[in-house]
Amino acid sequence: MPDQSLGFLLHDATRLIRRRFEARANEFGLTTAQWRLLVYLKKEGALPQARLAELLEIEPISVSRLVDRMEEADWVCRKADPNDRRVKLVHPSAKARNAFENARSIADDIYEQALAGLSDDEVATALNTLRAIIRNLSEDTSSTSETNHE
Amino acid sequence: MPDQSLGFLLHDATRLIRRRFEARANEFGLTTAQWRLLVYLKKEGALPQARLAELLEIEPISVSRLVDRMEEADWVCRKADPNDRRVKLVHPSAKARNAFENARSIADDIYEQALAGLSDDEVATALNTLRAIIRNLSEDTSSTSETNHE
DNA sequence: TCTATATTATGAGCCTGCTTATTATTTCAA
DNA sequence: TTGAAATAATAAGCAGGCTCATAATATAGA
Repeated sequence: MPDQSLGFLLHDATRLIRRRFEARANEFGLTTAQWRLLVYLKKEGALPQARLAELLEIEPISVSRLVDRMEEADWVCRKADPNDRRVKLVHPSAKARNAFENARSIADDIYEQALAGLSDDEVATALNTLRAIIRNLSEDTSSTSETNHE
Repeated sequence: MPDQSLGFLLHDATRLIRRRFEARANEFGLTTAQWRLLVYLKKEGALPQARLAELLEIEPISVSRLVDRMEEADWVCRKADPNDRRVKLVHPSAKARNAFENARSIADDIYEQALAGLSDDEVATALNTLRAIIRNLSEDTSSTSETNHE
């Protein structure tokens, strides 16, 4: 019997979903991290890397190398921002736009599998709880003091 | 507003918990993956790497390199199994046994923070849902209801 | 017995996160 | 105007997942 604590359960569920997605998305070579990034580009159009880091809640350096690989695989391209020469705007490629519906439907399939046998109420409660956890932990890390606000 | 799908929410919650744990456990140098492994050794004593891979639900090669680093940091040591020369038994060190209570209480703190403001019912439902997701996705990838028969 | 197969651990090499540090640019204040 | 601080991207290097491949050992079958 594995440890049943919150952290273990979250970790396991996340890893299993990632595995499934990558097994299926393998056919057109998209990883979950790349898929996550494309979701934002789809929604918002071209974005600076720093903005992607905020949205994905990962560090800018992680975005940098993610975009390196995605550019190499022709999912995106970087273009200079004419208004601020520090900025590189990340644009989705035609290939990315084409793959989008495909990946969306794979993700939906997996969520359906994952949630098989659960009631709408149970699912809604679980999603709300996840949102609450994310809110709780997105706050300032040092609960006792310190300078972390947005 | 970020994507609110199951996969994104699980991913984010998991990453935030890992971040917290690692920030706190930094004082004595334990990562979440290492902590997970120690939990099983605490519960079951010395274990073969293949058994750890099963319990942690990761690949044997991942265990191999996790144990490399943990052995180097004196959390565990490998000992040959006299009954099967292929097997290396992983034993917890005295250092690991000492750190255990400490790490346990850090983990408990973080779970409490994560679940702040949620009712016992909500938490129970969410944990059950996570267990169901893990059950659903732990099944054999092929041979379910799909067109997946080579 | 002897050979084929399965199991245990690991090497090489990839992706995605992280921290810390560096470079280029912009912004702001003196 | 100049110089300091903030911001955008990246480099280096580590941890922890993965796949694919391989060596050593056990086990089962002919």
